Amino acid sequence: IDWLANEAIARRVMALVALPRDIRGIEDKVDSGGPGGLSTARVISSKSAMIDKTYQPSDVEGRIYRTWEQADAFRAGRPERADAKPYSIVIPPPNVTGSLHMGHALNNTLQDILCRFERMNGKDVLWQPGTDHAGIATQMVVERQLMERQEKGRRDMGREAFLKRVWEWKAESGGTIINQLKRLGASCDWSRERFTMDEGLSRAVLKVFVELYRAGLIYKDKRLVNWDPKLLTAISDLEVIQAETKGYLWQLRYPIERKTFNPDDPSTFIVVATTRPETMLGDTAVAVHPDDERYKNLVGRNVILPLVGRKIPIIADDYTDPEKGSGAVKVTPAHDFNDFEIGKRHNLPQINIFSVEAKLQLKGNADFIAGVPKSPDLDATLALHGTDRFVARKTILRRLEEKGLVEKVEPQSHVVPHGDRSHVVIEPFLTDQWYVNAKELAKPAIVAVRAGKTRFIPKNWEKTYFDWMENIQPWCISRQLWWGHQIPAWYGPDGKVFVAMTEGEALVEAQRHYGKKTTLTRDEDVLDTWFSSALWPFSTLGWPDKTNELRRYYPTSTLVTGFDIIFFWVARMMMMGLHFMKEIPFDEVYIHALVRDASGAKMSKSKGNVIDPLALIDEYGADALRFTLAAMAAQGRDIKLSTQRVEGYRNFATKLWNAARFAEMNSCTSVQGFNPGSAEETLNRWIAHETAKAATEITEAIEAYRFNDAAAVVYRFVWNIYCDWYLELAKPLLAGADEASKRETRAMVAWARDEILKLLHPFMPFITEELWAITSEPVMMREKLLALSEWPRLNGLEDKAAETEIGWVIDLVTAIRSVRAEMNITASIPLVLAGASVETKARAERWTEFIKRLARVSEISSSSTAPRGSVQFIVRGETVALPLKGVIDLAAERARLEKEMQKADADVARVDTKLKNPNFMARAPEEVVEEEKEKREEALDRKAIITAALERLKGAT
RNA sequence: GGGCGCUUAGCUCAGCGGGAGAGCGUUCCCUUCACACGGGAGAGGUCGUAGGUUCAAUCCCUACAGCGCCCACCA
Repeated sequence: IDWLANEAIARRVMALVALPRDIRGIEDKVDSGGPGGLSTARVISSKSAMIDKTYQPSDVEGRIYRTWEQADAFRAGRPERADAKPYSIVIPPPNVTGSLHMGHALNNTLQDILCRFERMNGKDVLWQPGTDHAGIATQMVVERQLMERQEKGRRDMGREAFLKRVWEWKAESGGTIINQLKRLGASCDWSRERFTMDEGLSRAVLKVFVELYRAGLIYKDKRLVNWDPKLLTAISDLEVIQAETKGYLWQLRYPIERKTFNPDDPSTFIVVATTRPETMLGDTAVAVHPDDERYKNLVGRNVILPLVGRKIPIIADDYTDPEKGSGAVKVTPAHDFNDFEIGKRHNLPQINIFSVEAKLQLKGNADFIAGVPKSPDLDATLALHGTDRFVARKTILRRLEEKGLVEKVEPQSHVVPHGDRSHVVIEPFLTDQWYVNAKELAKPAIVAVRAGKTRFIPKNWEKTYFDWMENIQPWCISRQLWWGHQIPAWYGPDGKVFVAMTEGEALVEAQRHYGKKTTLTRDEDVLDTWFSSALWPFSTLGWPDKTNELRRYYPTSTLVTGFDIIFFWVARMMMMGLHFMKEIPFDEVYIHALVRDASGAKMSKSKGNVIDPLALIDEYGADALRFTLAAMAAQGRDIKLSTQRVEGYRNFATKLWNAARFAEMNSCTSVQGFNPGSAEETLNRWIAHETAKAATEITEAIEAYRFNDAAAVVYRFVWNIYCDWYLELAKPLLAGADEASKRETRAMVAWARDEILKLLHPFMPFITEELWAITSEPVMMREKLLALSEWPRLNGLEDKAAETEIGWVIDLVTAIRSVRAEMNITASIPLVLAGASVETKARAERWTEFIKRLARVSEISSSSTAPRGSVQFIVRGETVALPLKGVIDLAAERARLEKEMQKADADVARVDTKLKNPNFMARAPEEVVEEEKEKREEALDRKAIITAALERLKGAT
């Protein structure tokens, strides 16, 4: 068998040999070894799958994907498409640490549908793949690994050694998600895969940083940041999640200066309310509302801060709400965002009561540390230095209580900021950090969307985008991590900062500044991961070099992403793209929903309700999963995924498989140059018409990002039109004696099947590609890969007459079946057309054989009236009778007719009320009035026929 | 507190100004030669509630109720 190198020949031979099942089993086992390639055993395996009744995705998908890769099918800029229009999408880069979850599966399925669709439309498609270095996540993974292997910790091994370890980890495990994307069928141009920390992208990051710094759009500032006490780094506002938490509200008594504190005399103290008593160590004022009569006389006086002994002023500030708490609030500028602002307004000192250094000394096991600055007045017995913040809280409260300084405590639930990764309570912390002036960069990004240059789909997300962009805050971009792009800033001995692309350049600048050679120390911090992601649409195309790719594929065509990263990513790409490219990064942004579990809960590891897409692929195939996601991706609603649904679409794949199998068994092979418009058989003209109609609808739906509509149309077309009716109706022709008609029908069955494969390919790439290969004849000059074949644009196949004719057959068969089922008749029965028109009689003549077969009718005749005692019904306005005297239950038939009559009466009544309404007649559009009149006529006809049928039934009894 | 969205058949969801749709489930019939991961036929809904606009409202507007999400808020 080995010398049967040609796959197609091998297939044909194997089909002729028709191996018995047991032998095939042995061959399949041979196949289970060895890597890919077209081993003969594999060919047999594929053939045997064709012969088997069900399609086995796991046998096929890997091989098909390798075929695509070997053919370089997904490569952008294929020479033969040099003149084609470009179409580009950048993948939302998954974390290198990631593994494929449902969100990825949905996101990438939709992108793949678009890319495959556009590729088949002849465009030069670039789907730019890559991964994100994911600063915190990756660093955490490697640190955990070190711990598990009981190796030295990060700090012990030092920065350089640690980073080396991370790179090693990346080389080893960083490709996981890429392979998983391949299993999903993603048609990315893998030859262009990028990583946010590879050389090129890192250069882009440095350049952006330096240029923004020089433009004054990046600056260093000492202000409050969200500090993550577990990860020991600043994080941005977006990385903070607000969580409803149960806590307490404490009301504390602050003694007023020059009064002797007496717990029973309210005039000797002022009560302040707080949920964070430990921060009182850093209080620098007490604020009341300027109009608050209770405190008016106290403004300008001082209180003595308990435990600390510091004298702090009582100030008046509008921020204070007299309704809340006691109406007086402690002000801690170094530990609260609002207080920070109050402090600035009143020029208050900022006293930082925490120290990172203390925490670092402890090698990071406990939580945050209170490092109270030494103060001569400080209650020496407190001994808080080096204490966890929540322990410090308890200590402080105990001491305050002892002194009668706690007025009251009440439970209260409030919203507390938590780190989105560490899940610990965030501390507002006063440090030096790097910021991007987002407000400035946001301006053109807002204008671009307002002007419709970039469009969001669905459009309502634009509002979200505007709301955020218009209130955007400075973006804190520095992170106290090691894994990431180290900030290109160097400091001189006096702390002066030099920002440059390289240390060499910084040194030159420093020398110019100081007038002599100096040593510089580099800023230790790295940049927020999203900083490099923001450059993704142009950094991946080679920027800052002026590459051909940049010219050709920027701006990208579409961005497909979830709403949860509009702020993190989309908005920032808009800002950076417009600033550095002077051009929007993408024309359209398609925002898709979240994937939830079957009961609507967000999937999360902790809840244990995560559905693993890979497990679904294993069980049902990638195609079934993809189709499910596409079918459920209606705009504006979350997807509740259930495996039942996936199973249903697996069945759909099997249905398609069997339809193709039917075609093969009936020798329906693709005919080169076949023109469906030239078909003579009405049935064939009909399926051509239906195929064209489906193709148009699918095309329009994909172009409008209505993936669910596209999926619904293709599903219905394949199953309910092609399989249920066309193939069934084609059977007599295929088995008939008319060679010309047989030949035409064979060609048409194959043609429609091929069009189906194309239309379905973006949704179900594997099975369609496999069937394409199986059905490719070696002599045929068709595109070798379905993925590179041409998308159906079918014009001139409309055929109203065929639609009417086949429609009549379908209606007739359906009606007969319905009566049979209702009357419980299994035997073959005769059919009488009562008072049928010449046209109908001719039709019946033409379709006799088909009707007999599909409706199990013994013979068809016509007469002027229905025979007595027959069951009668209406098909397209004419009476059809089944003479079943003696077979049917006359009472039941009368009941059925009476029910029909009731319905007809109701229809007439409903239409009549409209037609008798002068307002309707006067104001409704003419065509609507006409429609109503027609409905009335139709209902009256029905009534007449039913009346006649009831009469005849009477006669029969 | 500000904003967005949802409420349609038992379940999951389409539809969104002129006679209620799909998938799954369910009931009945069918191992007929592509397919039981199948074929055929049914049952099942006052389209959240109350008003309004309109000749006409599941669809548009308003209010209300319930559910969900985003943003802001550690007095």
